[in-house]
Amino acid sequence: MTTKTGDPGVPANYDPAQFPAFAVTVDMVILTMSQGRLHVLLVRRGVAPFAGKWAIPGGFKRPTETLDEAAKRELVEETGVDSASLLKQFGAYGDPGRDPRMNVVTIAYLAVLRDVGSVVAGTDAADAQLIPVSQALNGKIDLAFDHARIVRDAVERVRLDLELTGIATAFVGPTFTVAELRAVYEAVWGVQLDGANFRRRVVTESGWVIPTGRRARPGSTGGKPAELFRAGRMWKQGGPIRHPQSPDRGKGSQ
Amino acid sequence: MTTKTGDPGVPANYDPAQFPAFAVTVDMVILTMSQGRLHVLLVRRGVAPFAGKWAIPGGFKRPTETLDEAAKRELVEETGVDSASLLKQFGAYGDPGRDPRMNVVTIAYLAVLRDVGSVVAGTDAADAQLIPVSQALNGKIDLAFDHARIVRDAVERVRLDLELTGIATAFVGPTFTVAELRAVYEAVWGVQLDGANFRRRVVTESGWVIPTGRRARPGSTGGKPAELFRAGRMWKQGGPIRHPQSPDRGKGSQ
DNA sequence: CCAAAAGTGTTATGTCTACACCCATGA
DNA sequence: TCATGGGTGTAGACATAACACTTTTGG
Repeated sequence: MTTKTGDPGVPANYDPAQFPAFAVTVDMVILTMSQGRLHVLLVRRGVAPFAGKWAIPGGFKRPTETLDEAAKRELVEETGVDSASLLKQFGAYGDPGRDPRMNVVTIAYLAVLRDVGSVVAGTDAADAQLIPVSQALNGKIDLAFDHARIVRDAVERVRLDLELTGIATAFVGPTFTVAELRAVYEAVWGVQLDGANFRRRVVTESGWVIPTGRRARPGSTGGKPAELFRAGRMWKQGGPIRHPQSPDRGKGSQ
Repeated sequence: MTTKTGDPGVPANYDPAQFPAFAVTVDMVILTMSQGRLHVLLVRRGVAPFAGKWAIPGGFKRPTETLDEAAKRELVEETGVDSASLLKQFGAYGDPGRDPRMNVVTIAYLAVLRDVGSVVAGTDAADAQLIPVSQALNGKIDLAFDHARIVRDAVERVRLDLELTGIATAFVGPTFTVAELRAVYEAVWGVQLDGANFRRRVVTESGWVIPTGRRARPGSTGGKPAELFRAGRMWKQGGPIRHPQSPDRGKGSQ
């Protein structure tokens, strides 16, 4: 950050020493898997502007805390969840007029939770709800402020991180079946993966999952009981599964 | 962004309606290749705080412009370069006390330029200089504010983007040799790549580079004159080269 | 027994890597 | 003609994807 004076090309009538005041907020996109589909946690606004519209939770940053601390604090306040590891900053939004009341720059965070059911109950907001991201992104539900864009960016980030980080394990519980893990990839990427090859990658290659010895009960439709695993150490260094057709090697035309 | 009241767990004496005022700045990490090494553009601060220390260029966001516009404006003001495509937001920094004067949240941008020589001359700051990132990161040169951390994060981002985006072409000119391109990967990743395989990936697979018919003159030490190419369309969809040992498949132990 | 889901085996195909070798230039 | 860097060929190691097949459950 530098203060410059007399720079050619700079409007002389703009004095950066009189810096404009902004409010700074942290907003959170909280994602989870439910019934095999990706959901986002939204709250209904009670006050103007955008009263009655859905929005992602968030709040003001305090001067005494870091951005990460603000996000963690807001996450606890809104959902009762205290798991810092899955909180990740992914963007800043400061378009003029994005909040009609004042100049607001928001720092957007991404949080991935497993089976939020009981977690949502912990919040005081009576109308907090998990909404399928498909509905939040196709305009069926229109969000307050520029939150539709923020959610879109968050989902895009998760799609990338699924390949590059261990974020997939954040969607499932402390123990999980291979099929549950595969469902995460299939829902977020919108693809179908071969169960046999997926399992091979994840259980045969060591470090990804650790067998617990226990088994899950099959569903009402039957089937062989699945082994239960817990996450191994390799997830800290990346993900085992590559997105089909990514990176797309340019064959053919020229 | 929601205003909440009476939330259990929230200090009751904190009223978010009295939101604290922040200054918002955009700071830019400007990277380029010089003599086969990655360099960052730094300016020497003339005023307190941190007078005399090196810093990355930046400036205040205006309420009437977006963050991207602010970054683009500052880039033009500081370097005279007007190439929006290679400007990319990569992080926000708001630790308390990062600027001793006031509460400042900065949005950090990354810009990659080719051979900045003439570009730097365009700035008014007499003591703007290209510094090898190795020196900026190993503490040999200590930067103002939290700029060392910002530069570190930017370089880490470039390392990732080299694999995932077409950012490599931003380091080279409108026409370039395969060796120049390979030098970008080798310098940023700190590895050595097989020239034969690199060339195959990049010229044999169509869409990455387009032959111009011209050739570069060999250096004073001789050698076969290298073909000159320009970037093809595939770079918009990702990068052709994968980082060695990434993602590291966990072989061996356990 | 049948359907469904988990889990194993096998094989063709494709990609990556290492390295031997040829080409064109400056000194 | 020698050193240097550009550029081509190729074979083995390795990874991927497709799918047949076996196992274990619920109904």
